Amino acid sequence: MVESRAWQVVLERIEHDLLSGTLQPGDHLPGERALAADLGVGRSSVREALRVLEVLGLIRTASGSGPRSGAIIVALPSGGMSALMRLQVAAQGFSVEDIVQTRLILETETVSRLAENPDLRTIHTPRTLLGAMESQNLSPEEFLTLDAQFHLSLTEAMGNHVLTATMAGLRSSIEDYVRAGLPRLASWPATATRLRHEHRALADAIGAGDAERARSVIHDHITGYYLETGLAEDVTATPVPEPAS
Amino acid sequence: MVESRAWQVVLERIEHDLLSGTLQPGDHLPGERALAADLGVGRSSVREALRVLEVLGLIRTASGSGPRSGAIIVALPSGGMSALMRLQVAAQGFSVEDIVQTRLILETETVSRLAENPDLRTIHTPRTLLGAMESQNLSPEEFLTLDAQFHLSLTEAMGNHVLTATMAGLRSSIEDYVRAGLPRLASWPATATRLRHEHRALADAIGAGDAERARSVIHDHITGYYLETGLAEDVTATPVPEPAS
DNA sequence: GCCCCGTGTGTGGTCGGACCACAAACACTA
DNA sequence: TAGTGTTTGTGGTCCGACCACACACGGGGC
Repeated sequence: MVESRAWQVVLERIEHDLLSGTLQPGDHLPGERALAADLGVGRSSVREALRVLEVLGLIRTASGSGPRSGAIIVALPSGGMSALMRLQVAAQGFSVEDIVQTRLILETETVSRLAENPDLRTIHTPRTLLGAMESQNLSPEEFLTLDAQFHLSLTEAMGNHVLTATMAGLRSSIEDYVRAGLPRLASWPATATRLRHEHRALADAIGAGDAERARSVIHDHITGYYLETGLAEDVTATPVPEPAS
Repeated sequence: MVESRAWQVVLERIEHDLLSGTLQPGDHLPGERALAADLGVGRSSVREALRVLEVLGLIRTASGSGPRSGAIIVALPSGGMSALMRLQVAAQGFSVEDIVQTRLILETETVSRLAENPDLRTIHTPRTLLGAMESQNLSPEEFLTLDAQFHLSLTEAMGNHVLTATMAGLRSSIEDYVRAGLPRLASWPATATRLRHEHRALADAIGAGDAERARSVIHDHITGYYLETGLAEDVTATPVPEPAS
């Protein structure tokens, strides 16, 4: 036996059943006691494996009885990605600079492709959030929440779940730092006004199909806040050219 | 108490200690029994939390006694990222197309920045791997292993741990699929020759500081294999958006 | 004195059993 | 028939008991 740890056996069994099609999204996993008996391991080991799958966003568990109870396969990657990145930032495995730089790369390419692809320019959700952000009596926290939703909805427009989950993870991993940067701003109203303007300019650039402008706006938008609050520096690298297509 | 689940209490405690600096990379966690007693939970719950942290790449555990035993904070994100993405692909939460598209975005930008930044052009490890790949008596599997190391070493040259971990996860998540695509190739020797040529062209473009050429080469290189094996199509084009509900 | 080796001790790893709260399905009553 | 109480099985948690392991200690043997 290659894997001496019992919980890894459980994990491998489930991954194998997933790959072989025995287990499909929406299916119920066998009960913890049944799984333990099948694999010849203790129930505690099964639970450790299930806990991992739950945190990774692969299953949803519910106690009680009936169809809604038990462990159900539901691939919701954003939660697991967020947990992973948040903890890695806490453990100093990820630096805030690296997070921001990665976000910059992904989001720049995202808005660029949104602008280039006529099919994707119907960005309804971002525009709605844009309107919500116009309200003048929003607290900074409320504004930042809408801000996060705005950026996330842009990524969602790409229809790429990997991209969406990654962006959600990147965002949530530095959420506390973004909030912590609020007091360091010279003037919140001024910053809010600037952010509103940049958001609108970004949406307009995408709507107009101006990829180059979208790239420029999102770059300045993202780097702006972090430079202003001193959270991350050196994020901005060399100017980004058009991708070869 | 917002979190009723005992294992979440443990996770939150550790995350809190991490953020407050009480726990630092390299530190030992308290023993499982001590942790359980401190938090007023059972040892099983502590173990479930520790298992999550281990899979996420946050800690390393070893039994026995002495300084090398116990749970030690070691932020190694690549392992956790690989596990997450591999399982999400297995559970159909991530599609191979989305994985490849994300990889394309990240790697294109990576090689572009490597070419643009003179400080990063000293890509010694990739060049070494390039030499190893010249050997004519490599099995396809061995070649693909070197191929993976080559691409990963390029990302590592960026010095961004988030990027490195993400790329490692993306790569390992579709590793099985890449291997499965081997038999579908018309001619492995021909493909190997083409890959060698593209790798060399990429390294040359980076060394010459030609970012635009590097983007072009890596784009064709990545899409080429997947198109040839039929693993993923429409990688370059953006997917069709879902109708707003 | 120094070195080697058995033993002690504490660690994580695992198992089994025992409860609890909960939710659905069932059986029973009015 | 409608409503209600009970049964049943689930995950969630805790506890106690081992095991294998690796280091620390200490007692010979040199």
